[in-house]
Amino acid sequence: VHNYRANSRATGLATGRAMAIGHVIPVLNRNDVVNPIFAEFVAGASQTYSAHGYELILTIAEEQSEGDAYRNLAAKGAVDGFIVHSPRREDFRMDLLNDIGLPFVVHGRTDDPAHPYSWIDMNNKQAFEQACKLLLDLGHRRIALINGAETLNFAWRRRLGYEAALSQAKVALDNELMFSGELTEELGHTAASQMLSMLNPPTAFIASSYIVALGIKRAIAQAKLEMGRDVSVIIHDDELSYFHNHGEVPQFTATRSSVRSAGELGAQMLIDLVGQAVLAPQSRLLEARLTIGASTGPAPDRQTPESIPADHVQSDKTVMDRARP
Amino acid sequence: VHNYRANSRATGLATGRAMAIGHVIPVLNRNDVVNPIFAEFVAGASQTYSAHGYELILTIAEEQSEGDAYRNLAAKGAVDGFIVHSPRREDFRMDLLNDIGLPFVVHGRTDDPAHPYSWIDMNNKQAFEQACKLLLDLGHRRIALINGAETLNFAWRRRLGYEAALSQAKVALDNELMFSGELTEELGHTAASQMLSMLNPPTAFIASSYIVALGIKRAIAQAKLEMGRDVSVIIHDDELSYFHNHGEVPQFTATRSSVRSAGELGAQMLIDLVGQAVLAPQSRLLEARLTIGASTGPAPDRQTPESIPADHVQSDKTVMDRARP
DNA sequence: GTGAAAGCGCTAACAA
DNA sequence: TTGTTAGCGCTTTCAC
Repeated sequence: VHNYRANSRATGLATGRAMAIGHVIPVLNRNDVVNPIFAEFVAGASQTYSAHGYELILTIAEEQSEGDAYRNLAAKGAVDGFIVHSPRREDFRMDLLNDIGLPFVVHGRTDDPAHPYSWIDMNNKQAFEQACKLLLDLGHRRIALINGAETLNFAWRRRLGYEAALSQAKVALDNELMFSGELTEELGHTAASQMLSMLNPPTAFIASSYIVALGIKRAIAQAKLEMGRDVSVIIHDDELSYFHNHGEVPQFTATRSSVRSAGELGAQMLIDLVGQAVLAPQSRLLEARLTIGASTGPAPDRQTPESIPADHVQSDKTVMDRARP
Repeated sequence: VHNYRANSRATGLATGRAMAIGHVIPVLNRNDVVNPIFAEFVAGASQTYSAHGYELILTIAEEQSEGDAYRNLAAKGAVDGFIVHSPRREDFRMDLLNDIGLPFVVHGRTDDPAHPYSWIDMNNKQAFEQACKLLLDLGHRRIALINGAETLNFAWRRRLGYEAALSQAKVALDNELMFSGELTEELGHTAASQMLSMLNPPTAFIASSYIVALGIKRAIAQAKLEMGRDVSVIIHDDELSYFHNHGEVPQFTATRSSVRSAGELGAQMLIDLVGQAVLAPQSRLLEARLTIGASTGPAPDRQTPESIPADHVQSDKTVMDRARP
């Protein structure tokens, strides 16, 4: 028979290796869809696992049972390691997993881990600093931030980048221009509607996800403003784009593919860790590769702001760069 | 020790049960995010599995390796059964899985299976027929359909419902009012923009997903039309809503929670099948429960259309039902 | 090299 | 009921 595969339970018993990796995805809000970023990351990881004979064991856990999910999988010997999703700024799972003793890789980071650990992340702070700086260079002074829940490290770091750029430009922070919450279209719409009706409304938005940006766009349209002439938007995540003078110009390119890459690479990191009997000193990888770039593309009457690395230029539309607040 | 769990590999070897279910999710388009419906279904299934001591093994497979994914998992004895996602109208996996011999449950249906099989589905045809009929009752005659890829059974059935309603109302089909493709915001935006610039544009849209509806809304705003006054939209899937006279009135309620329920129930069906040594005659369940309902809610000057079952009424906003084309 | 045997941690069948 | 034992299908070791 040529379609024979060794029985995975027997192999597992004999070798002590489960040949499986656990992904425990927290569902923070019962009404919320599972974050599409997870799906993309998991898709990348799945590909790597397949190539190495590993399985991906997925558990969707509600907050109160999250710890149990890790403990069960480990105690049953069902997995050889874990990918940790959606790290909070301070995350109980760091201690838990050190306790459990299986190797793990974090997709993202925590603020201040007691012990070193492996992670893969994008440079959220730098990306938002660049995004904000770009808008500042274009003359914007009222720049709104619509961010994810800032108990999560990624959102917190994004805010740090936003604040850093404003502070460098000596623009004061305005609490009324900063929203955070569940990354939904509704958040974008509600927050933007509210801000646009202010006496001194923002002239630009930075959104922490694609879907939030859609909400912002809807609010702008409903406020009978025009994208590009009256308001600029930079969105982040799925489709980093910069809206400009009646045109939409892709500005930041990230994530569909880079999140998938992160999944592939995170899985590879973990497989390497599992391979070493000794749990090696933890590694940190690929920040550079996943950093988000920005550009204005080929501009007829204006140069690409110097703050933006040239090698990140990825614009396929012409910029009409008369968009000023 | 009270935190003891029997080793799953040993148990599996001894019992011949893997205590795991395989979910193979096809990634049809490399650029596409994994369908959020999958995530919701999987979340529901995961919950059921946890309650019964099963694991969920997830594989994201590209088209050419999809068959291998099933075969591998089965040959390795890694799973006791499968959930089949995203069935096409004619789907090679039906034969494949009959061949493999493990029980499976399909989330959705195929057109014409050679053998009976277990599935769980919503009533796509009826839902779209009702949606379309509602618009017809309101006086619309130019009703556009923006649908998923019609090689997939769910999209095909939705189209059948749409066509049935039009045909019943003796409204001729117009090919220029029917689009289908990947369910993205861009599809909604492109298709709607194009249709709204027709000489005889549609006065209402039916969209096959939440994200598509967002694209339609953006196109409408950009065309300087007003939702409810100039154009009506019914969207389907994540957040079935009906847009009306300057207000947004939830009309169809479905899916966030019902897709999750479908996941729970589908998993339960499969666990039951696995439990029976004899592969029982396949069952079909819960069409009714997952059927999408529609209503106009409490209307000040108009009754709920009779075509809409009263027990599906789920409106939490007041309808101002003067919206006519 | 090639082949036989022990054992991984359980379950199930059997004996007492 | 409770205790003992023979496998489940592999890998690994050890003897040849």
